[in-house]
Amino acid sequence: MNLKELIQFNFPIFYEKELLQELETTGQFREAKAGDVIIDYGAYMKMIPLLLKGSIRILRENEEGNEIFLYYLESGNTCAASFTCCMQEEISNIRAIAEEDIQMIMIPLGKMEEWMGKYKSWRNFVISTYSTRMDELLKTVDLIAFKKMDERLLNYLEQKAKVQESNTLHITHQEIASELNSSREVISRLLKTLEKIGEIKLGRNQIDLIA
Amino acid sequence: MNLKELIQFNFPIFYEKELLQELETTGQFREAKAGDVIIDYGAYMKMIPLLLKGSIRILRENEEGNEIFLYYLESGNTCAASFTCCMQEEISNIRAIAEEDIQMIMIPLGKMEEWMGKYKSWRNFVISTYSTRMDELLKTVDLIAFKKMDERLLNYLEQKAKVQESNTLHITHQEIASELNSSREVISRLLKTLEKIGEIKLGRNQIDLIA
DNA sequence: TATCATATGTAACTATTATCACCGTTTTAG
DNA sequence: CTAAAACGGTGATAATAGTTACATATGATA
Repeated sequence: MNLKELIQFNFPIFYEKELLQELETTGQFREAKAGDVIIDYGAYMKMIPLLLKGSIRILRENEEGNEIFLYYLESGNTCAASFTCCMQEEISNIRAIAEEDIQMIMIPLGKMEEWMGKYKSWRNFVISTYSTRMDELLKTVDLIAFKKMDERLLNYLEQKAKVQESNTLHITHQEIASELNSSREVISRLLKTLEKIGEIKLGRNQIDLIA
Repeated sequence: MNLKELIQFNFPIFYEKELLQELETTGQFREAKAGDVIIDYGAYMKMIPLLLKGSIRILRENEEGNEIFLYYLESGNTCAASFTCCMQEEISNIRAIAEEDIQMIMIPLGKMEEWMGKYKSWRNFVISTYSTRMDELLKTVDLIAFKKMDERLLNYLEQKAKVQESNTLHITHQEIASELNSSREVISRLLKTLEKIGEIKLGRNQIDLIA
């Protein structure tokens, strides 16, 4: 697939020919490796990243440096926070990390407002992005507020397996603990329990979900 | 103040004369009493409420019926969820309750998209609304994910005192427990502790914050 | 005023999660 | 090859929050 086809395939919402043309000509194609930090706390953003391939993990950190996983962005989506940064020149209050190798097309900040006036489908995209992110964030609130750690853990593993399209996860207990704002010992114990009831199989740096 | 002045005072962001004119003519003025449910779970929305006076409390409920307080809307703001509902014809996943007697101006659903194309300040308002709500939601996540119940409780009381512009709150322990997804006994105990360290004074159906 | 519903106080117990301590195993770096 | 670092398992203990149970207090109302 060439760039135009890639955009059309991942963002069918953009039906205006002129918008597609502009996306292709003004957007800069960029790749990143799994683990690369795409957006960091406190960063000014100059571009809006439209995700063409792979997925991105969004995290939140509080003043004391505790971190928590919020949700995944998948291809066909963009970071709602970047809209805000572009429109209001604010700094980022989240961190975005490539979950796998990713491909993006970066849109210059200025196009955001310009296209809002020009293209109905861009407006719909912006609204739809915010709406989806709010929804994901509310689901995260549900998990944190109402669920116990064992259920949050299982959900975390299942989400990760889903975006990685593999039931074998390469991750340490410590990494999970950090993203769930828990401690390594607690996660180790809960994982062991999940293994005992046959939900998962544990290995070093590896967890297999049993479907 | 007449309606036009009220809008201009609370929404200085709308600088286009034509938009102000449209707001005045197509918007319907509406009042509600403290405690009235403005938006409920599962409801279809036909109007966007712009808050002119008073404040609104936004809550979230999970499948099992557990509820949690998210944040307050104050005058000069609107419900981000209503944008989504209007643009995508979705049903509400939050509940909005008048915290005090309120005054709103209700904008018909169709104007949302129309004004997005026509008025730059309306586009900015929409982005700014989403942005502010995301931010508030992230602050809520911080509290739920990282803070213990005593700190969340004090924060809850302080937020309520702020929007009500009074250090005397008329509320029961049970109501607080429901909005923090805790139990009455836990809240009673923590309140008693807060009273002992001189942060508050307890009465029946009443809590005084000591500044 | 007597009764009742609602609100609050509190002890005792349980459940969940966090922390500390220490162990063995596996991988990595020199 | 060896030492160090990283990873994971697990017992003991502590902190926090939820549950059960019951007592008392307050205000409304018949």
